[in-house]
Amino acid sequence: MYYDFKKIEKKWQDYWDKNHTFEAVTGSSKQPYYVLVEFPYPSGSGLHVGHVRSYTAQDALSRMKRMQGLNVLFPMGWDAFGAPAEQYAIKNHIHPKDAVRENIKTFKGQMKSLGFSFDWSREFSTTDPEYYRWTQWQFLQFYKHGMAYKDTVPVNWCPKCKSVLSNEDAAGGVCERCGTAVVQKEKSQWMLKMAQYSEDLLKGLDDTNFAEKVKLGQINWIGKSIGAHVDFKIEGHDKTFTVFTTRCDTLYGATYCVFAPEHPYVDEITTDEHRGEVAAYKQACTLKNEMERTELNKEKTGVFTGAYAINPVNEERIPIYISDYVLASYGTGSIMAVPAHDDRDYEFAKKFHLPIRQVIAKNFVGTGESEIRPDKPFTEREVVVAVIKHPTEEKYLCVRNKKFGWLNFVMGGIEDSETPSEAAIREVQEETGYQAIEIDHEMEFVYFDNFYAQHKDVNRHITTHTVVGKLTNLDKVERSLEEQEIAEVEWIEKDQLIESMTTLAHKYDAERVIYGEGAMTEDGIHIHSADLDGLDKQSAIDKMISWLEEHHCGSKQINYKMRDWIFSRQRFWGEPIPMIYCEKCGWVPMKEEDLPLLLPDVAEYEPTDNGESPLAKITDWVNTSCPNCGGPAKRETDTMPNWAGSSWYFLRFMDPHNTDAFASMDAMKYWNRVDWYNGGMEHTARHLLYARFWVQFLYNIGLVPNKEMIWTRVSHGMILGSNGEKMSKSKGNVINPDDIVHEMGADALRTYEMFIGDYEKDASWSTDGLKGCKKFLDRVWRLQEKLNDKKGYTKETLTHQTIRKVTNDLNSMKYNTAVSALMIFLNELEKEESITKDDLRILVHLLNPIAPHITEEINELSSLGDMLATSPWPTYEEEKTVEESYEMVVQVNGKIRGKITVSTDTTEEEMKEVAQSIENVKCYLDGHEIVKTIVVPKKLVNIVIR
RNA sequence: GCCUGAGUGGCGAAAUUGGUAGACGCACAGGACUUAAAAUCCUGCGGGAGUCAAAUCCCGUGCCGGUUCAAGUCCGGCCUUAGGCACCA
Repeated sequence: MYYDFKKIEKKWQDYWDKNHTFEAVTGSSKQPYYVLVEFPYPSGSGLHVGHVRSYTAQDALSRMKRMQGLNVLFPMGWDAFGAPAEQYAIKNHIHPKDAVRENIKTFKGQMKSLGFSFDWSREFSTTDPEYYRWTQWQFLQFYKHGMAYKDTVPVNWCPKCKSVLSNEDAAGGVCERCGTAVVQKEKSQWMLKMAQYSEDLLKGLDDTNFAEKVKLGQINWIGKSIGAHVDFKIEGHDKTFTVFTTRCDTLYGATYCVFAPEHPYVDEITTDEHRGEVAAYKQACTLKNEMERTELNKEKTGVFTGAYAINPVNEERIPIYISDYVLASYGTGSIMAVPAHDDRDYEFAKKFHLPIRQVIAKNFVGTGESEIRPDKPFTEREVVVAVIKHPTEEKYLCVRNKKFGWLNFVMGGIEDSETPSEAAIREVQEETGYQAIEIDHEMEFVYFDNFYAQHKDVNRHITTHTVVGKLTNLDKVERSLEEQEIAEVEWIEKDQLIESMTTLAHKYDAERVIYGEGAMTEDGIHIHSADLDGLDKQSAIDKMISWLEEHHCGSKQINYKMRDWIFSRQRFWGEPIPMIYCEKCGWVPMKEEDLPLLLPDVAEYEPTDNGESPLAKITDWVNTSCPNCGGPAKRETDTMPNWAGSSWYFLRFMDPHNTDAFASMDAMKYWNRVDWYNGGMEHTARHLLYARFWVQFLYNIGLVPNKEMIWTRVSHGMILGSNGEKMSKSKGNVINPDDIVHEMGADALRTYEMFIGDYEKDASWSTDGLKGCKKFLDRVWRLQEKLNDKKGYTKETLTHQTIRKVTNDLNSMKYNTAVSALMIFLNELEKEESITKDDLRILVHLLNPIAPHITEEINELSSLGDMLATSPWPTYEEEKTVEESYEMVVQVNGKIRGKITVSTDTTEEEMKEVAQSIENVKCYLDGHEIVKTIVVPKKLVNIVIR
């Protein structure tokens, strides 16, 4: 039984178009449900199979929700401003407007050929003047509420192309187009005060149902950290400077300060002696771009300014350096350096020979046998641990306590008159008999150990110094009898050292020996910190903040990584920023009634020599009059970033043809918010955050009904080439959806992309897999030959189970198992001699959201019932999903020893009995005592024997 | 370095959240139909032992250990891999 899928698909697509089947009605009494997919950038290469995956998923959801009686808004539009269209225009001398029009036509045609149930009556492009009029209008609201300002910020600049580059275009520190090294250049840019919304954007996440990884992505991007500001006086100046730190408790360990090279005080505080060096260093930094400056594993650089800061807690005089490891844009652009407890400061201090002062010590507490016994006395001791290497091999000298079996490094008390090194030599000689000890160094950081000393029957609180050295030869003298009785000497291989050590403290020493000593960044308790001594991290932080506030030299402070939004682009193909510069009045916003400010038609799209937007060359357009005083004035020639139009498009879909407002409050209140938003993971930080910021601002000035307008956000996995790599022309692994639709049909492609695997994970393309899905649809088609005249369901239980499974799966993005459930259903129906119309009707109905054309055709051709698209979604009855019998599993000691089919209403007692009656099970039970029997109702029996 | 995921047959993947591991599909093999091929249909399909065939048994979800009557699933420690962030004080 042959069918022509091309004809069928075209027929139904035309029908839906002609009858406006999927248009949503604002204000309908049905419950509204807003399904959104990220509107695409209509590129020249057409729709990607990746688009098909997410659109089909959302289309299937929309189609099911409609059938469930909801008023579904499932719109589509175009995010058509941006660099690719501009580049294309420069190369081919076509106006981007024309290129975009062509591309949209292609995209729309492709989407229609795939049968997506978009509401095309709401279509728009961000490049439509009727749309960007409102983008401009909203910018004016930002400006009028003090949320937009001009500032000079460093940008990536390609000296050859004479163009400002985005960070993406300047990846790797070279211009993407010509390969020239990119430099930093200061440029005046429009900014939106997004940083001000950091806390609100963080809190707002609680009012969303975003996937956890999406929330985390946003939380990381916002980058909240709680800490303190500390003010330092500068010796010989009236000025103070402030540092931001999350660890003000380590203030006693601050041994120097560092300013970012761009810090405004640098020139002022630099002494004459150091002026040359400082200037040279600053110059060197401006030549570096962001990539070079933030490159990892780069050696620390910096210079001394000659100036000294005064540490407020101890009046200590500490040098001020400048270094590019301190960022001007984060915190206050200056830090206090605590080299003992920060890796970066440690590295810098080592290089510049600055003092390293320990203010936190690790604090080990005994467990088990060495747990502190409250009834025993406490003794304090200063102790040395000697880490001594073998003269020729990679082994370390250890001693094993004969009585308790402990293995540790040589250790012992430090006498009053001794240094730790002297004590180490003495202890090694006494305990091991080895004489030729050469001390290399004492480790920088001491630690505490608290434990019950079993051999002495006291509690100990010891301060441990670790001494590192080696033997120069293995000559030894006889140890005292007493020492011989207590312990024996063992050499332990370096790679077994950590696991061999008995105590945690000695494991820590072993780690430092093997992995190297660096900053002590772990938690511990404070030392050398006056009143903070003995406190843990959090109490010390709290106490220090109180002290700073009391003495007016600091306060608790919260910092965010997120910065203000640079809103200017020196591009032609973007929304013009509706601002006018007047010599007399300064920056003046355009009058709202004069919007939209149209992009002029020009022939030249190249940027100007000094990196201005090409708009700057159009003097007719640039020169205007001041809206304020009427005098001569010039327009802003920068345009808005791509992110602007996409920050509010989902609001416009609620009321797309409104000419009085970007969308009416009534319409927005009706639709309420986006219920289900799908997009790529790559947009979770940028687009989604910009959109939320934009909405929160509009909410704050009373223009939208909710502070968060997006409820659920999910992201799809990518479709990779059949070789598992990202599809790209250069790799030759691109699959064009048009070809597939042509050869196999839209329904087959849709079904395959839903069946391919977990929706949120990447999946590789497989043409064989696609063929399997096509075969499935063919078999559904052939089922029509089996129809009889009976009524009702041939497989009632399975039918109800399948309705339940498909409904639940479509609601939770488990499209692959929904398809699989339908395949199982088909397999069972195929086994029947004949089936009823009701059987087939249910199958095609459940399959319709995924394969809408063929199912609608089967339904019509075989007169199964009303048109599927407008029929109510099938429902199931829970009690009818229950099987009459099931296969009970019998285990003995957790291993399966038998299976038997029993009726569903078998009681637990009966289950036990049946279990024990199975022949194979009996063999295992024979001669054993049954300890207990575990029954999992309607599943299994596990008999535990001894 | 930090934060997320992920690791299951030849392959894409399932597993109602601790209860029959490998559903469903692909590929492959054998068979039916056909002059033949395609299409279609039937059967088999993790590895091993066992048997004419079975029954049955052992091993098996990245690695090592633990909890439990029972672990792909929970806990501890690793390894590999993908993505995001990255000198954020």
